[in-house]
Amino acid sequence: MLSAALDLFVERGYAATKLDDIAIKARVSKGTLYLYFDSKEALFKAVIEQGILPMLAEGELLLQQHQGDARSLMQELMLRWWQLMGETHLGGIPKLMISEAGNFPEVATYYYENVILRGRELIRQALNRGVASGEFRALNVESAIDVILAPVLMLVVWRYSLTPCGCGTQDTQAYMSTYLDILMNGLTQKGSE
Amino acid sequence: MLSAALDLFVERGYAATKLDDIAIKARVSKGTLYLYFDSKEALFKAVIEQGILPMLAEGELLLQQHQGDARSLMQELMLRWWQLMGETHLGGIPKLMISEAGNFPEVATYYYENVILRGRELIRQALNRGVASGEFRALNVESAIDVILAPVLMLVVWRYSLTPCGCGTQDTQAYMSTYLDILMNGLTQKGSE
Amino acid sequence: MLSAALDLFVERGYAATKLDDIAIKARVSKGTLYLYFDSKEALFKAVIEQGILPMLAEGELLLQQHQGDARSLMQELMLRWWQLMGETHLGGIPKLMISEAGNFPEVATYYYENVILRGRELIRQALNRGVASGEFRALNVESAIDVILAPVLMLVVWRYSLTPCGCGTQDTQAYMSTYLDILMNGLTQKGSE
Amino acid sequence: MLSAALDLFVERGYAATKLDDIAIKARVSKGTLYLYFDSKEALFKAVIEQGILPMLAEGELLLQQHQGDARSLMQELMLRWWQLMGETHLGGIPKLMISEAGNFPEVATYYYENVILRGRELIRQALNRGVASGEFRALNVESAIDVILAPVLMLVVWRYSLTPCGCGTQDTQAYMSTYLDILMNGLTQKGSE
DNA sequence: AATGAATGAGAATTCATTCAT
DNA sequence: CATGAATGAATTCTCATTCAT
Repeated sequence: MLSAALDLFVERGYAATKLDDIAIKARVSKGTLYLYFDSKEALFKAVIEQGILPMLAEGELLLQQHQGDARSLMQELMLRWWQLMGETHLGGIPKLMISEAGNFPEVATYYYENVILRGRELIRQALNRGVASGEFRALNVESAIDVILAPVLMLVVWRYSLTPCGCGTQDTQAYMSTYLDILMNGLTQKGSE
Repeated sequence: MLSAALDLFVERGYAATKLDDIAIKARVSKGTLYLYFDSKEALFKAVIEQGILPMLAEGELLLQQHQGDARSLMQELMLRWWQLMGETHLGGIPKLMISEAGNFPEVATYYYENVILRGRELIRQALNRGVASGEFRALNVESAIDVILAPVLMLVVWRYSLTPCGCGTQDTQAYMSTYLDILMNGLTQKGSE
Repeated sequence: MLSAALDLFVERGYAATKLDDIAIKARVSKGTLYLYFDSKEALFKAVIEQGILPMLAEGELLLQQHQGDARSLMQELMLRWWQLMGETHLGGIPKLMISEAGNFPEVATYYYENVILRGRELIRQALNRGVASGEFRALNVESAIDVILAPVLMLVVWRYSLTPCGCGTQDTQAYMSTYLDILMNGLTQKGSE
Repeated sequence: MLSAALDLFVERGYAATKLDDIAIKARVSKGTLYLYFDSKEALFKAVIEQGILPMLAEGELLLQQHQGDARSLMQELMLRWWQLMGETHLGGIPKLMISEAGNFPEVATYYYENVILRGRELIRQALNRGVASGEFRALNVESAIDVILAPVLMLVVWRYSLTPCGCGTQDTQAYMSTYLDILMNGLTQKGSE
């Protein structure tokens, strides 16, 4: 039910998704939806809130894993996140959030505080550790966090927007590999290795 | 009229934007909209098509400017694009396209072929030139193009989605600066300078 | 169950009363209602039919009590009826009948024949006896019946409609007293006493 | 439109009246209703508020007409009101108000303050004048007002509830005549004429 | 007997579109 | 050219009714 709603919301956007279609996709009646959710808006919020739980859990988990150097930690974070997004349909949530933030500011704030800020914290720690250990160059950490996150975010956003239209087949393996290559090289001290 | 429509489509999405509101914002009557556009969908397409004309023009222009080395060309491209997006409301188009691609595949395709592929071509040329001249390391060019474009795309997408909700104040100057720093460092040969 | 239904039907009207609410008020499940009543309409009919039984019984009883003169009989009738209505929630039935007669003509007819006509018969007998004995003036008996019944009917109707909204606090004691005063004076021969 | 709505609301009650039916009866489309009224509830309020304007106007007019003695003033008031109610469909409003007061307390309050209190004021003045002139007996004026109003109210309520079901054909001429007869006799001093 | 989850027909409301002026 | 009143199909939401447990 939440899963059917997520898929359709991601695919078509909130307003363009009819409750009929969600009901059909979830194999229940329209009335049943209202048994569990007060309104379409409540369903939307539930989709987002339920959807980010795995991300939160994963974030907490990764936050504990401080073993290894900064380089490998950073790579680990990116790859984990990519796996999580790639394996489930939760990857659509960032795209959905981007599309509907204007119509649901409270949900956007909730998402920002519970997902984005946490995600940024992970990157911040990895960056700070790398800078402290000399692995990474000194740089504007706060800006760097956003710059670093952008390509992985874009990857999932793309996947749920233009890619399904046949626009740009994504070789995500190559994309991630190239991304990490450029990123690691970009963060590292010149001649440090 | 197109401008009013663009603003509202970007802010609320296609389906959630009422023709009434566009008419009011454009200071015309609802009937007048139908004098110039056959339907809401036609208006949407016109918004996109008119909106990308400046990008196309700019693209053509930049494509001519081959002077300078690859490093400066790449930086030039990024900054120009950022300026173009930053100064007008056209920056909302990528966000709009991401949101509505699923509902308007033909428009998405049109956008892809006329904007994205051209943009990619610019980056491709800069990359190839840099690799040829030895300024840049050898890398998977096709993947690199997407990786390189992602942070600047994300910048404008963010600006029209979560930022208006008070989520994440963007210091775009610092962002671009850090981005170019990491990128240039990441593309460059180790110890090459 | 019938009592809960009566209260809600009187308070909100038939259509605005949800079976859910009746079920909650009656402390049973919605399904249980269907165990005892075939449909909402059947429940409504049962409410009316059960509700008027006491009135019918009371009517029968009063019909036997011919002792005393016409004046006291008339007063007795009015006060009895007022007590019956005042002490239970059955007073809401006239208001309910007035509201829903248009939607349930058969029930209205049933009510008319079994309650109203009987009630009129009581008044008719009292009037006729009074006229015969010279206590009351000669008058159009059939019209007088309705005129006489109106104030007591209005009293209960008011009590279940506008009074609960804080409109018009009813001093029913004074009302009945004044009513009987005017009525008795009005029916009586001038200078007969 | 308001007239069609009034008729149907009176006939079926608020909840049982479908906007479709109002639209059909008013010979407009459902959408047109929403062009003039925000919601079904707003339409209901408009029906009541527009409906009582004539009553208010008539009330104001009558309030000026102090010529004649109390007896004739009282009779005049009753007959006028009866004419007003009888000639238009506005007579349904009291029945409607009684039925829906519980669901629209604000409207009920509005009605009470603007119609009922004014109507009571008219009767009060007539009563007081009659008592002062010795035409009427001394009595509890406030209660008497309600007692006096009840039969004429009941007359219109009846007309829009049970009468349409074939329950009790009303000879309103005789009813009013008998009512005024009993009332005048009841109010008058014994042996005063 | 009793429950309450599930249903779907039906009602209120919205909004793109039309057209007479 | 421009308008805005009118439309009705489409959509959200409600609630009487059913039925497996």
